[in-house]
Amino acid sequence: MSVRVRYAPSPTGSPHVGNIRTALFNHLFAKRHGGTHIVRIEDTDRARYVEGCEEEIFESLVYVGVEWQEGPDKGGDYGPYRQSERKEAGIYRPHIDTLLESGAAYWAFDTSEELAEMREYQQINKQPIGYYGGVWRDAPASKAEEARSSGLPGVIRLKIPRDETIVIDDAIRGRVEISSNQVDDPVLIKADGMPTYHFAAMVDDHLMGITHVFRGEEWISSAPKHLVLIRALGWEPPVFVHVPVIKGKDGSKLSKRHGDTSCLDFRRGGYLGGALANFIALIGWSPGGDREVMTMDEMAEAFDIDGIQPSPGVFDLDKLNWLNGHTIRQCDTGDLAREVGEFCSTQENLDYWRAKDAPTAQAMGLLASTSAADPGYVAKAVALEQERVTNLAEFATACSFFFVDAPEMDQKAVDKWLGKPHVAEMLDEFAAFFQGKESTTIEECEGLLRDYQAKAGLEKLGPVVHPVRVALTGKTVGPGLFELMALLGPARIVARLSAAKRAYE
RNA sequence: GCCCCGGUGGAGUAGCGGUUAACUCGUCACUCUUUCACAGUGAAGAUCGCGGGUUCGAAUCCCGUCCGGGGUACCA
Repeated sequence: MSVRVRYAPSPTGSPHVGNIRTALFNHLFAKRHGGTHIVRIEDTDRARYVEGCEEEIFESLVYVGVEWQEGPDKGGDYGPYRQSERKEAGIYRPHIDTLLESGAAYWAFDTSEELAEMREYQQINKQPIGYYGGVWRDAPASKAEEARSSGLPGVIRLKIPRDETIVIDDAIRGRVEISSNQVDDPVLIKADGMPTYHFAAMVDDHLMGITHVFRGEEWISSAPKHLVLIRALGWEPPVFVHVPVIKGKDGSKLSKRHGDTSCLDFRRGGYLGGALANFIALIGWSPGGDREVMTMDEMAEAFDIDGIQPSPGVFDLDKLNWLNGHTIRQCDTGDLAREVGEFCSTQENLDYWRAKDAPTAQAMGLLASTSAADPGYVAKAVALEQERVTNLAEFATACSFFFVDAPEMDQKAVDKWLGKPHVAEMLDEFAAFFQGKESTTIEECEGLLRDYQAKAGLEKLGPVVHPVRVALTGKTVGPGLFELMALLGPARIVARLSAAKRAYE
């Protein structure tokens, strides 16, 4: 039988990286086995539904490179792929009927107050908390019928058997046993008529022919409910793969407090989708041995459930930064320049940075407008920074001195280098050299400065290089000086050299 | 409270009965160099949560214990 897996997000918020990692595992697994990956939207909770969220889900998937073959956007033979639509289509009804008929499920009409009271009682009496029956579990059918016809709002619950050991065969952890007395009767159909996750997901997984269910570890304790349900319907359970959670630095579940966690925020932040995917896959999964840096295809080829760890991992931004920088360095320079230009001109990214770090947003705007006017110039600037940048947004700040008329001067750098006795004269000499020239080359610039060094009898190149760098870029760090000068060109060199001299006097 | 899962240097992982416990990130140093970065070399950092077993031999198997996380909703 061919592998069919599914990523089944709930549109209740922009998917975060842990969530997308589950999608990634699904994709990797499907690809590895030549199977099918389907996306199903689990929108059964109308109260928590977030408008526009579905688009963000798909955008996130595309961003990290997760592919799927069936879904609400692509169709397929097992649709519809939104649970709300499946409910409308009456897909769940026959199954709830068979459950009701066989007595595996029952109507319950407890009010929320009664339920709260019950939990409170259980709490103080140190009993397991949950719905273990009440009056409805074993009430005669006539009583439930009566309540229904009187118009009472009710739910349908699954009747969990007593005194049984339920065995979950988790693909990562192995055999997990839970006493059925520990599991309470879950609601299958809510009072509003919508199915709950417990019911809808199991029915859909079966109907869609899902063979392996990858889901978060937090589901492991409700797996017994799912098994009882599947059994009551006379179906074969899929293979359950409960993947470990991703934690923040402090050990708690990754959340907003830990900074960016939404997948799309990483895109806005300037991280390459491929790098994020690679990094995220490595939290909890390893191909074995020392392999780490991989493309999506390489990961798919190496992917294996045995390589998934049972223990949770911490999201380490430092390592993501390294990996992102590493993949930036591997990029074809032309492609990269195009990507940086596009990144900096995307409104969404600009908005993100405006809120996070305004100067960066400003630099991005500058890069974008320069790129529109002179893409070649920007591409060369990007190439010069490729080795020293860790994310796309950083190109903007690192390159900004190329694009402004007068770079912002770092006062400390100015004080350190422009005040030296020989500097004013030296800068004058260089300015005079470039005056009126059309263009220059790396070799010419290098020759000029080295000649000066020899002529002045300086032991090191530093005293000539550093002041020039500060005068030209305003900073003490950056690409090779000669490369940078060649790109800047004579006109800009002359203007900056004289401006720097003036500014210091 | 009850139940479940987990625990290898600061982080991610490899190793799954015999290794000087390996690799990557991070940290520090050195090399390269006009700076920063990149790259390269090296160092510090783990008695494999702890305590008992089993075994000639345990990170690896068993039990207990502690700590961490998760679940305990008409949320997923």
